[in-house]
Formats: sequence, structure tokens, C-alpha cells
Amino acid sequence: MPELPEVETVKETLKKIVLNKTIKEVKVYYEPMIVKPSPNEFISQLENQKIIDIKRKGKWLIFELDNYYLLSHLRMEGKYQVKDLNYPVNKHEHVSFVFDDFELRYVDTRKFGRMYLQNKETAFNESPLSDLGLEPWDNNLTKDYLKNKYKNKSLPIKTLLLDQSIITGIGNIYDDEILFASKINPFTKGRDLNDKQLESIITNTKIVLEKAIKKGGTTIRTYESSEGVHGRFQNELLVHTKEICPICGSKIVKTKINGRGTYYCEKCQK
DNA sequence: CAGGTCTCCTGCTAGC
DNA sequence: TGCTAGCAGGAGACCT
Repeated sequence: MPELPEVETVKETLKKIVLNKTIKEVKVYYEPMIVKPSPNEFISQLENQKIIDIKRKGKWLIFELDNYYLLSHLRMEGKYQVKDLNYPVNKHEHVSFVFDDFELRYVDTRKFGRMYLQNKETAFNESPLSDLGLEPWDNNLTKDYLKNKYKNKSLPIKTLLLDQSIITGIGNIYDDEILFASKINPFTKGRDLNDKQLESIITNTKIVLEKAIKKGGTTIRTYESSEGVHGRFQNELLVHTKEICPICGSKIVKTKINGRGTYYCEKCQK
């Protein structure tokens, strides 16, 4: 599932393909994907808009257009693929952005992805972007910031790292990796974390995500590929989906925390 | 307010 | 072999 590093990779790849191109037409095949405005307005307002830039905040892709910001969240399986004009649409393609000489199709098997078309002036001050917390590299992400956010929390840190309103960009996979690198048990309640542990979480969040971005950046597949655009981080995982701890050799525990599959080493993560 | 539960959706897998 | 029930999961809605 695309988390911050994958979205970053997709963003950079898309820039090479659609920057400074003008959207001629938009086709929506699955309307619930368009949260705002109505699908009809979405289509008409995007017509003849040029893509000036592509940004990212958390897991949101942000296409900067002449008059709007187009927000796209890939959720579990969303991806973008380039297709020839009028190439037959398959059942998992839900939105198509038509350019002069190709179409950029949004593909999403589980249909969980969502798009918003926002006014440029207010986009960052309204939901969903305004609901997001700090990027991992934001200087305001400090031990004291986390201490304040976690002080009344009885929820496990595993769950809290997924809260996009505190730190944005972490998904279920990197969550496990960050806690493994920090040697913290995922069940630890937010309010019980000490200063050293909070510092460790901040440091390792940056390290893990930076490493993943570098990896994703080196393995972008060609856009024409049916694989779509994504990086390859699986080879780098130390604990998520693993069976043996690479540090101590113990059996990795696989459990569920608030409904999320969780992997950790009982011996290394206290 | 904090936290729990349900929902969306489809491909895959375990089990019979 | 073929079928189905159950599961996975990000984030918002809704309930307690």
C-alpha cells in the first residue's frame, strides 16, 4: 500500500510525464471516487487546466493546476498508468485524464482511492489537507510536540503512529519498521513513552522513510508497464512480514493491534 | 474529547 | 476441483 515514500516516488515520476501539460478532457467511470465537487463539476472544471506542479503532503498527491489543486489519495492500491488515447478501459480504471497524445488513467482495484478538486486559495486550510499533522522532516516535530500529543493517550504507539493528524505519511508497514528500529514494543501506550523513546521514534521515522524513498526512487518501473508506478521497498523490510528477527534470531510475533496486522520482536522491542 | 466499531471494495486464501 | 466465507487495510462516519 502506498505510504509516504511510495507517494513521493509516484509524484516524481508523474512530474516527468505530465508537468506543463494541459488536461483536454476528464472521464469518470466510478463516481464515488470523486468526493468534491460533484463529478460533473469535477469534469468541467478540470477541462483546459494546465498542470503547473505536483506536490505531496503526507500520503496525498497534490496536482497544482492553473485555478485549482487536484488532491489524489491512493489509499490501498491506487496507481496511475499511461495509456494510448482511447485504449480500451478496463474495469479497474476509474478516472482518465486525457492529454493531447495520451491518457493518464487512475487505476484502483479496491476503489478505496479518493479525489478532491479544491480552490487554490483555501485548499491547505480545509479538510482533508488541514487535518494533517507534521511531515517527518518538519522542524516542529520534536520530543515535546509528541509528548504533548501523546500525554493523554492510552492507545498503543502502533495505533498512534497511524494517526495522520499527528505525524503524516506513516502507514501500517513503516509503522512496524519504525518501532522495530526504535526498539519499542508496539503495545506501549502513548502516555507511557519516555523522552528517549520519543526521540528514537522521531529519528527512526526519518531514517526509515528516507531509506524507502531512496529505494523507491531507484526502482521506478517504466510508466507504460502494466505494473504502474511504484517503488520496491519489500526487500528492505526488517520486521514486517518477517518470521525471524534479523537482530536476535527470535521468532517474530505476528498479532493484531486495533485491527491492524502487526509484526514485532518480543526480545528486541521492550 | 477519547476511543471503539463499522463501512467501503475486491482479490486472495483457507477450508471443506 | 470448485465453491464460499473470511480476511486485509486507510480513513471517515457514527456510536458510546
